[in-house]
Amino acid sequence: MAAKTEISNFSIDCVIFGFDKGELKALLIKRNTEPDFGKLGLPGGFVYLDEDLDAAPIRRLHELTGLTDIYMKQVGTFGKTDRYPIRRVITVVYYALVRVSDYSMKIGEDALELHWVPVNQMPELTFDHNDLFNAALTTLQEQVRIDPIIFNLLPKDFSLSDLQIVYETVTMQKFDKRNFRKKILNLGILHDTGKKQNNVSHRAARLYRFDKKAYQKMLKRGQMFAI
Amino acid sequence: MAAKTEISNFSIDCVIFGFDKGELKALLIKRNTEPDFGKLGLPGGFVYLDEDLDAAPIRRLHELTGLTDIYMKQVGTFGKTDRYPIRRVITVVYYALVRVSDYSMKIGEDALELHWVPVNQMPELTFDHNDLFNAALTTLQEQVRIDPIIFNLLPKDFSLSDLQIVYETVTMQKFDKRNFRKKILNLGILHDTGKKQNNVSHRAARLYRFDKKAYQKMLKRGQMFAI
DNA sequence: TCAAAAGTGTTGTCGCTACACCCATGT
DNA sequence: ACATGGGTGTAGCGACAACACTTTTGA
Repeated sequence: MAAKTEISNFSIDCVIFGFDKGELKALLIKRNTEPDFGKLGLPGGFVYLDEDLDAAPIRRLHELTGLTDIYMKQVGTFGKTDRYPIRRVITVVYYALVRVSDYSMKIGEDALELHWVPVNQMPELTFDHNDLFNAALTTLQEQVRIDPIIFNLLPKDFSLSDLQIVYETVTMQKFDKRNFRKKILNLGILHDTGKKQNNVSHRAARLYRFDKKAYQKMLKRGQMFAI
Repeated sequence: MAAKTEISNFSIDCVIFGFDKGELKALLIKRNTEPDFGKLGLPGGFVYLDEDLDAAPIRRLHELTGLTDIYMKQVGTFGKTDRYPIRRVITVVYYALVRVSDYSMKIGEDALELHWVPVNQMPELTFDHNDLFNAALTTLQEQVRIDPIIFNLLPKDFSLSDLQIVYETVTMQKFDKRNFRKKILNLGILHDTGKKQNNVSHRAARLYRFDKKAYQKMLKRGQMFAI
């Protein structure tokens, strides 16, 4: 890593969500330094003196995974005096949504162990990271209902059943199939690609794609997105 | 001010909202130091090394106005490299809701000029404070519809018309009188005090009070608050 | 032919909107 | 008596929830 000046009394931490095999997971690292050597925690880092705050988590995620073009949002800033045992550090928490299908496990320069952990089997994490994680999950669950961000967890092309399962997993609720499909199609923000699944041992589903343009138009009409 | 150690590369800034004479206003200070001497800006400050982050804006507001027991919420953290001209400072923005009726203009130790400015006549502020202000206002407008926080802007006892006017002012929308009253009363979170206005030159309105207990019960029933 | 998931309509209910007049009080 | 805001009911419409069967495909 280049010898850039870091700002040492605050940090950023990332909760990286991915959807894989019907489960919502978060990407954790195993700590390779004291304190709490070997414990799991959120990937974090410092902010360079000449770097915009919001650029730091994006850079950090890129260093860790090689991923670019990630949906990343600020959750909040945590600063109890005793949250970090060594010295006073205030941390800004972000959450990211990644397509696990795009994800190629690249061990970055840090040679840290990375693990995808299902969010409902979250172990005890280092420092106050369980609090940070819970705040991020709550924010995601709220945002997902009012913003069409969930598509960042799915491949570009997806079936309506895929979409419904992701929504059900993230919000931890069940939806009625017919009502869900009516609602989502009525929004008019999905584009039917004309393609279908293949190599499935049942009737192949149509594949849709999120239509950003149509969503913008919907906003201009003063319509709101809601699930 | 006591010689406490401050953390100097980040700060907190407060957007203090009050409702007065049918207008939503924010409390600004006139800067008494360079840079931007004499310009208006948000009241801000630093965080003491031995002070929880969320305690800093509460303390600062107390120093400035003598107010205690204030509704205060984090809006977000702003950290572009060039947002402050002198050096790199990352700032955490909070918004507060105060009852202007309770407010006694106490000039704190800082001897800063304080001004209530209507939010729709916001002048050009120092540094990036217009951005911080706009973020806070947007957050307030969103929160007010899903959380019963608006009562923090009103006296303990208020009429339904008072309440409707505050909602209309904050959200910048009109509501139908009959529908508004039905909706808000149906929530069952207002307690009729039995009291009425007096010294008004028209029929005196009933006075209500926000019933926190009833609101908690409503949440336990799984019902949501929404306006 | 079986298993597995895709796909499709109708009906009742509830909440929202739109809308106009009489009442109480102080001057 | 007049001006000012307080207080009230209803009808129509649209959105949402509940609900079960047929279709397609590969094994």
